[in-house]
Amino acid sequence: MERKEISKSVLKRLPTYLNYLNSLPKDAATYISATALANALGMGEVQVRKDLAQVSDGGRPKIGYLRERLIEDISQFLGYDNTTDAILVGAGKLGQALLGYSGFDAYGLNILAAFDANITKPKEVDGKPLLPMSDLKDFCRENKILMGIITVPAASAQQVCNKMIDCGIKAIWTFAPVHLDVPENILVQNENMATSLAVLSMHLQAQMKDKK
Amino acid sequence: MERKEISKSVLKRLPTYLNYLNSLPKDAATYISATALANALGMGEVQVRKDLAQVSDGGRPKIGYLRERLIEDISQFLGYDNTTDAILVGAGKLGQALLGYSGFDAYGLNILAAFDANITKPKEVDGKPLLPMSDLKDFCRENKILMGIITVPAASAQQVCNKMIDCGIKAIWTFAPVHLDVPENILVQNENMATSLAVLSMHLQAQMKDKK
DNA sequence: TAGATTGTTAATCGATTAACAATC
DNA sequence: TAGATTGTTAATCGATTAACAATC
Repeated sequence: MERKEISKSVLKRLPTYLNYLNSLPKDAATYISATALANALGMGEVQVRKDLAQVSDGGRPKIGYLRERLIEDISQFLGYDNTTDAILVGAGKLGQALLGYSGFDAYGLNILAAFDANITKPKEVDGKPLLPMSDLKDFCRENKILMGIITVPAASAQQVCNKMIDCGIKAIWTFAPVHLDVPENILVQNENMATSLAVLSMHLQAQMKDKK
Repeated sequence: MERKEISKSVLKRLPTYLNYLNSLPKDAATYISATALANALGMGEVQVRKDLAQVSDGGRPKIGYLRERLIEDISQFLGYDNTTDAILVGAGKLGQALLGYSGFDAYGLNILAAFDANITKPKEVDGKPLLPMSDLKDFCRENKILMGIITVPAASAQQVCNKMIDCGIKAIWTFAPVHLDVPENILVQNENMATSLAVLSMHLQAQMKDKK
């Protein structure tokens, strides 16, 4: 499959497909059609077909896609086949939850270590090192870390972000609900719980109104 | 301000504005313009202006918006002024992290209790009750719970979801990476970490390619 | 062959951006 | 008055959906 430019909206749907495909039992049908996928996920079948066409050319009329081949194609497209090493800063509850979560392997993400401003002596959490901030730079250099995860309070997020960039990090996944200023070549992905809550809140408001 | 229909994309940006406004010090300028907001958040100024126009009519040419009034208007629009009580199912690490997070008040969300299949005797975590699943229905009825948070493994998410709906819950916030089948009047908001990872992964792949 | 499914090309829809008049 | 900012109306852009030809 030749690599094309892909829009962000398509990109965001790909993990959903992949996830569903991976959840199917080993002895499920060998082939799966875009239509079947669409129905299972409650999406438009044309949309799914078009999305799949962008990452795989294994689709055969009347038959569909070879299931395992499709999983492979999407995984490869998303870069899940070669793991990315990451570090995490902020070992509070959320940070530790992420650190201990084993499901990231499936996405090619491997959190090597956590750092925290309140740590002075190296520790271990869930078998992973928890180190003082002063070790950050050396660690990143030595392990050629490109991805950083921020789970510190909003007030210190920008400062941590700057440090990460200084350590050579190129992609930042942040859970702090603030806008981070970064140079152009750095990507910040904000895991914004607030937007989800807004959508939920609006739905409940609308429901209440209907009841009246 | 009269309530208009609002698009989902605008809705999702509102919390960002609100968050920034709230982060300003008490003694900041009394007025703030859409332009200033846009610059601070790295967004288009026309977009911000149009968004604000939909939730507030306090904008004055040459001057901008009264900061406190704008905070009030957005908060009210998003329904953050009257709190929503919620329950959480799945008291693993993530579940406990959410349960103990105090920042949800600002979004009008109050997690009253957590439930878990592995609990037989009532406990307490961070001062909040952790109860067996068998208590779920009564608890929801008694407290008129409309929102549920799912932090169980993917395999049991649909089952938990069904139970929630059975308990009268109308809005579900789920962290399990699976598609949930629900009736039309129920809203499911999937906090999809996988999509964020996909975006990050693509960025790193593109960076690697550029380097070659 | 007939029918289901793919991939492509065109039409629609919605959201963003640009241009401009109104106003303090 | 002059200039900055608002809100609105029109133009552009991108993404989704619909229609259809190709194919196994």
